[in-house]
Order: sequence, then structure tokens, then C-alpha cells
Amino acid sequence: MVHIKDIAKVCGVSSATVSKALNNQPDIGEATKERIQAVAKEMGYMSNSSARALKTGKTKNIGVLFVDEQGRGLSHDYFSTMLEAIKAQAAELEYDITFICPGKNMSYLQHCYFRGVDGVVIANINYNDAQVIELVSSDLPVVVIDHVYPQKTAVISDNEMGGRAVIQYAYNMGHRNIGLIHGELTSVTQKRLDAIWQFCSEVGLNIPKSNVKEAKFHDSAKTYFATQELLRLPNRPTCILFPDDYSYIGGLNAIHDAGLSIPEDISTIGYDGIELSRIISPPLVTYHQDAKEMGRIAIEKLVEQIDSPAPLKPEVIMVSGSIMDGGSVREILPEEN
Amino acid sequence: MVHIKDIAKVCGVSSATVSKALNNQPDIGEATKERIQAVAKEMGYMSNSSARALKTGKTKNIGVLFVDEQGRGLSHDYFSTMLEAIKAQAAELEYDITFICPGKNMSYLQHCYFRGVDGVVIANINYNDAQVIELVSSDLPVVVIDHVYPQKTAVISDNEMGGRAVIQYAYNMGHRNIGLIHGELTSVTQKRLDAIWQFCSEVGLNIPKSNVKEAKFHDSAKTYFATQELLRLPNRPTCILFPDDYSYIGGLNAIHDAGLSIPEDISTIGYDGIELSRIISPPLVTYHQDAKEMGRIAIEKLVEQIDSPAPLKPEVIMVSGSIMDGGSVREILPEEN
DNA sequence: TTGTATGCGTTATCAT
DNA sequence: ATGATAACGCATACAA
Repeated sequence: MVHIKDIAKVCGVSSATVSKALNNQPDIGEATKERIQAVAKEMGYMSNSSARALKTGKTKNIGVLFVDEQGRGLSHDYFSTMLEAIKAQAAELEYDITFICPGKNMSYLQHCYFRGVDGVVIANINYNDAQVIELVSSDLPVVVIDHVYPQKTAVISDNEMGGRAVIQYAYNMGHRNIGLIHGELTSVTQKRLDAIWQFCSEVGLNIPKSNVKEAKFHDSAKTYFATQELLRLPNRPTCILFPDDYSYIGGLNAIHDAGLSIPEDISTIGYDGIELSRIISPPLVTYHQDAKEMGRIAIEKLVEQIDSPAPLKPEVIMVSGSIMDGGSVREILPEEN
Repeated sequence: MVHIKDIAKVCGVSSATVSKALNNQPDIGEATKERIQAVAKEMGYMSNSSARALKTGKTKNIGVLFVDEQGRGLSHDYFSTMLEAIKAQAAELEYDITFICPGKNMSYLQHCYFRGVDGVVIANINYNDAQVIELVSSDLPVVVIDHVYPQKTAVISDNEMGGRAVIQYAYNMGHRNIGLIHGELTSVTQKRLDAIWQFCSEVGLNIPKSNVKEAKFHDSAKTYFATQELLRLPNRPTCILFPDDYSYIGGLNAIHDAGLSIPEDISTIGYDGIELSRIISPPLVTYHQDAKEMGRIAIEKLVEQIDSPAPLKPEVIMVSGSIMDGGSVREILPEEN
């Protein structure tokens, strides 16, 4: 392991000078600077982040608080994509990331203090958890994904837009008898539903209560049963909206088991835009949430906060997605309704 | 932020004493120890990992080298499951993990030195990459997943067992005309194929060259076409082995597009045992690789190395998987062949 | 059993 | 423009 001292010795200067050269400080001669940098490279010098952190108070490390109950979280495409983007953007800005997790006898906040992270990204967690509240209430820079805390910067997937987009797609394709399977009643679900009802009232579309079923995000079995119920309805919907692309697989099975074809007999629309929705047959019409962009922005905003000498005004950033086309929706003629 | 000094002041002892108490050193009075620990807790003390690392030379941090070319890697169930297990086991042993990634002007090894990781887990990477070789050749404790370097501990999914298991399953169900679609010719593919040929020669099963197609792991489009080719064969196979569960979706589509049913018209077997294989219809017979166990063991072995005063003898640990049953294989009667 | 002193590798302040 | 020195927070060898 080669240290600043070693370089100083070789170059015949003091370690202070070497440090300045390596950090591109202005108060140093151009010639010496270049010589020192050359030697450092030659000797394979790499600074010691612990020592630097101790001295500067900055670790260049970002904490990531992602739930992973029973190994989920990463297996969910929306979140793994987001994490991937977080990782990439952090690397781009020369940060590393550290997973903040429930330690043996450490709260989330303590874990952050222990590792000295410069800031934290919070996502996919129980936002009412006392430990999360503690963390959010601390003086650490924080960016929250898909949830808004007062006075905190948030990056939000536009669920109103998404809800509206899917129902509008069905409507524009001529569907008037629409079935709706939604996830558990989180704030996310609520927003999508609100947007859907809003659209319905705008265009005078009526979705009877019997056409609406609650299932669960990412749970194909629950969606299978909900789909079955809809298919058994006396006046079967011509199009069904699903909680998300993954749970849709359950709906797909139910439809096939009933001997029906997509989109000939029934149309389907998903939510998320995961890769799986592209490779199934027919490809699913779905609302693509831009998880990648969300992760990128989260880090960008967090680092802005970290770098800013004065506290920054919190922002709420809506990230909009878009409909991904597919063959799962048939255009319905007026007389068919 | 509360430091050892602060506690010392409050307790009226020296900071050395506090340090000892907090680290459960033996040379300290039981009474003072308890008092100090109580005060520390009371004051919400949390040690500073940078300072500790600087002093002790241990960061309690493990580097994880996972490829993530174009955002893949995490979206692959096998690897995301493994990563999840790595994370969990590291947390269990009170380690944090740091992703080692291609830095702007840092090699993998330099990144490790910079962050002072105590050891590294390597997986899903180009094992011939010069930077990887450099890392493996360093003095850092290393555990490699799914690849064997000389003198390095490795955790390996038993691809021979897997290859044998899938062909044997088909054989035992009476199939004699078997189609085989395999991934690109990596060492993993080679091992599975070797085991398959070995089994064939043992039982006198002949798989003609025309029944064997190369596709690509995780690539459903390539598998779609390979499946089509097999279906067009004059003497169509009664059972097809696929590269992995995910790419199988392509095969599934090809089979459906040909108007055939699984398993009535054709049987199918996958590889991996990802969650998706459970929720499709019919559930896929597949060989489940125990990615979770692999991740757990990798960390366990790595920490053993880190904690050991003397260099440990490298091990190669085979992790066996098992067949997951499903409805995708029909039992074939002798006269049908 | 407790305290004093030192140093881990780096950066920052202040002289020179 | 360069260097001497102190300090970041902690753990430890050694003295008391």
C-alpha cells in the first residue's frame, strides 16, 4: 500500500505538498503538481477513504434504504431497475452506495451515522415506521421516492397520469364495459383510482362496483381469482385493467383457463412496463413507469443537497411515464358495446 | 454527534477507558463498564466507522463485484436472489457491502483499496477481464461465484447435476426424442452439456444434432426461433429442454403460435427455478439453482478468510439444486416413441 | 483496573 | 509556492 508520505519521499517534497497536488489545489506550482501526479500514478497510489472521511467529514457514500422483506424488493422489476439507476448515477458522481438495513442494535439513523453517509435515498418502505420517521427528521440530506414528507425532496411516479392513461387507452379503443383489478389500498392505488374515477366522470363512463376487484401488487394468484370473478360476470367486461404487469400473469392464466383469447375475446392492460410485459404473447399494453429516470433524479437531487452550503428548498418531482403499446387490446366498435 | 470524549467527560473517566468498555475489553471493572455503556446508550453514541477503520485497518465492509451491463444483472432473478442473500448474510455478520464498479479512473482493485474493503465477492462477470484478474491476483480475500480460479475459494452451482437432472427427468417420463436448446457456449453451458451427453451415453439415448440448437441465456427472442426450428423438424421432439426459465417464455410463445399445447402436444423443461416459472401455466418443470444458499455461503466463507490470522486453504464448494415439479412434462408411453 | 500517549492517513491552517 | 504541524475519532501499548 502506497501512501502520501511515500510519494513525498520520492518526490523530495512534503506530504502537504503532495496532498495539494493530488487534490488540484491552486496554491501549488504547475511543474511540481504534474511531477507529483505522475509519480503518484506510477506508484499506483490510491487515497484512503477512511482517512479522508475522518478529516473532511465527507464519505462520498450514499445510504440507500430499500425494504427487502423476505427477499423481495430486488426481485421486483420496478425497484431493481430503480436501484440499478441509483447505482449508476451515484457512480457517475463518484459516490458509492451503502444499504441501510435493520442492524442488530442499530436504528436506520444510527447505521447512517456509523457509516457517515453524506445523504440517504429512501424507497419502497413503510413510510410510517418510527425508525424511518427518525431518519427523515434528522439533519441528513434525504430524498424520498414515491412518498412526500413535509419539507423533504421527493421523486414521485405520476400515478394520476398512469391511472388516467390506462383507462383512457381502453376508452379510446372503444371499450365501455371495463373491469378493474387494483392492488391493495395504498396511497399509490388510491391515486390511480382517483384518476380513473375522475376520467370516468369526465367522459360519462360508468364502471359498476361489480366490475371492480381488489387484489394485491405482484401477486399473481390473487389476480387469477379476481380475473375469474370478472369473467363470470353476466355482462363480462370487454377489457380488464390489472394492478401490475407481473400479477397480470395470473390474469392471463385465468383467461386462458376460461378458454378465452387475448385480445379477440377480451382485452387487457397492465401497469409498470417491465421487460416481461414485452416478451409475453401478446405483448401487454401497459403504462411504463420510468423507474430508471426516477433513480437517476433521486441521486442527482440528493447530491445537489449534499454539495449545497445552505439548505436547499425541498422539491416534489413528478416523473411521468407513458403507454407502451402491445397487442393485448382490441379496438371495439360502437355497436359491440 | 457524540464522541468517546464526550462520554468520558460525563463519566469522569479517560477516553481509553470508554473505548475499552464499549469494546468489551476484559481489562476493565464490571461496574465502570456497565455505567459507561449505559451512558453511551443514553447519549445515543454511535462509533465512527472511518476513525475505527483507520485505526484498526478493518472496515467491516465487503466489496461486491457484479456486472451490470446495460442495467441487467439485477433484473436477472438468479443474480438478484443471490445478491439479496449476500446482503442478508453480510448484515447478519455485521458487514456492509459496497458495489465495486468501473470507476472513472480507478480499476476494480483500486476501488477496493480506496474503500478499504476487507474482502470481495465476485460474480457474473467476465472472468478473463484484465481488471478482474488483477483483483483476483491481489492479496485481498476473495470468493468467486460460478468460476474457479487457482488457489481461490469458489462457490459453484452444480451444473453437472443440473444438466443430468433435466435430461434424466425427461428420460424417466418416457421421452426418447428430446430437443435441446442451450445458452451461449460458456463454461456453464459446457458443463450442463457434458452431463447431458454423459447421461445419454449411459442409458443409450441418442440426441441427433438436428435436435440441438444454440440460443442465448435470458433471451426469449432467440429461444423463440430455436423452438420454431425444433417444431418444424420432420420428427418433432416430444420434449424440449430450455436454456433457462426466463428465455423459456419465448419457447412458450413459439409453441402456442404453432397451435400446440403443453404438455399435451409437447413437454418442456427449464432451468433456474425462478419465481416466474411457478406462476406461468402450466408451471414449468425446472432445475432450481439455490442462488440464495450460494450467496449465503459465499459471504460465510469470505468472512472466515477475513477473520483468519493465517491464510485459509481455498475450497471449491458445489451447491446442489433440485428439480422443481410442474405440469409441463407429460408422461410418454413406450409405444408413443 | 485505569490513564497517558501515540499513531492510523489525510487535509487544512498557518508560517515561511 | 512549499513546509511544519495539528487535528479528525478511535484503539492500543504501556505506564501507573
